Amino acid sequence: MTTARREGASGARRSEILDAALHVFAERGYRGTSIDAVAERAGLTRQGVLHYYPSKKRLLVAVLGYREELSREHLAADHPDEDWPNQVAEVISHEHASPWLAQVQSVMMAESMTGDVAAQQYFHEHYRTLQGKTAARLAERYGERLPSGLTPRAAATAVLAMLDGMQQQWLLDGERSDYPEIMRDVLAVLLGPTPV
Amino acid sequence: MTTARREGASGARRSEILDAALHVFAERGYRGTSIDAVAERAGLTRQGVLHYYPSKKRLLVAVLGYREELSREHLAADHPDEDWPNQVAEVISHEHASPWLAQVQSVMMAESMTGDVAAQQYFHEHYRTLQGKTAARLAERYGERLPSGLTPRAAATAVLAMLDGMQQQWLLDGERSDYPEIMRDVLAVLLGPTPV
DNA sequence: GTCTATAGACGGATAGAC
DNA sequence: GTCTATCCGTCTATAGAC
Repeated sequence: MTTARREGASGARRSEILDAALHVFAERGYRGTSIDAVAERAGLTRQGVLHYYPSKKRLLVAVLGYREELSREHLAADHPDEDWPNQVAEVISHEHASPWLAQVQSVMMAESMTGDVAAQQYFHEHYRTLQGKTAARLAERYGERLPSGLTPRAAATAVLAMLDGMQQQWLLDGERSDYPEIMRDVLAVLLGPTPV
Repeated sequence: MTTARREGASGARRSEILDAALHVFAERGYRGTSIDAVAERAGLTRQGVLHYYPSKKRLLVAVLGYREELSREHLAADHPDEDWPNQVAEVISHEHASPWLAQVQSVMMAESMTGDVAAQQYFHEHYRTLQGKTAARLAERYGERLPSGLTPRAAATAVLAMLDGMQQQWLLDGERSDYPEIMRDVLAVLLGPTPV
């Protein structure tokens, strides 16, 4: 919201830097990333980067926002919820198609536990919001119990956990390709029998 | 299997070092951990540690094995599978009770994606094995379809993904305490209606 | 077996020229 | 706005004394 657009040229540079940083963070993690590496990929020097983002930490939070912007809420969006399973399965496919997005998420989230409070807080809020939205959508659609008997809150928690877990495992084992399909099947069971 | 017991005294030192390293890795991640920090916690100097584990990488793989040993297969073990949901829920509770185990797992796994091949391979095999065992147990119990209609393989994948995801989210949001319960409920749905 | 001392490398951040 | 040069800190790993 804040970092994207300002002065015409300056904004473009910022985007270049963020894009470079996103890739490098995904490949090497936060601690493993040197500003030099980001700078090189963006086509300038360390000081060039530090001009726009005066510290590595600032750069990190900017990248997290940038990632979220790119990955624009495939979930909990305003679609008709008839085929919610398919939508969620598509999220998985989409993130796997551009692994940087999934990887930077996994890596930064895990690293946030061992590091700065800034990133930690970002993820904390991120999940609270996402979970709240998802549960609300389910409640709106089904009331306080899904056909399967689960509460919307429990189902939302479970689905989001499964999403994260699958993405992580998929990153580890690129050979398997059946994750979206599994996700679809499991979701169908989790929601419960749909009356025709 | 290999690293635990050797000479009486030396083995004890090794365990002390591994125990210290487990905690420090959990708190700071691999890259964030200095051998000095491990040494201090174990009550000797950097060179003392390097005497037993001649490099940081060697120490890492030893710690991963140690962790696995501690967390001894709560899952896919040889219990009666009647109350499998409860068992899995208990895994979550157990790991949350000693957060180092869960945290070192999450953190090292994510970091393995950005770093060394050694850790990456460890996790790759770890999950293949775990998933195989779990699917085999389900197949043995239910045949090629669970009562819910899912295949054992799909169910195993989903459950393990959910386990990881929940542990990670729980680490992020220590306030919530309903994860084991959710896990139990969701598993009941995933397995399917149990005939009385 | 554990220590001190040191080599050798790298990363973050600042100052100041252009 | 982007560069060069530099300071200071930290890290892994080795060599050698006790």
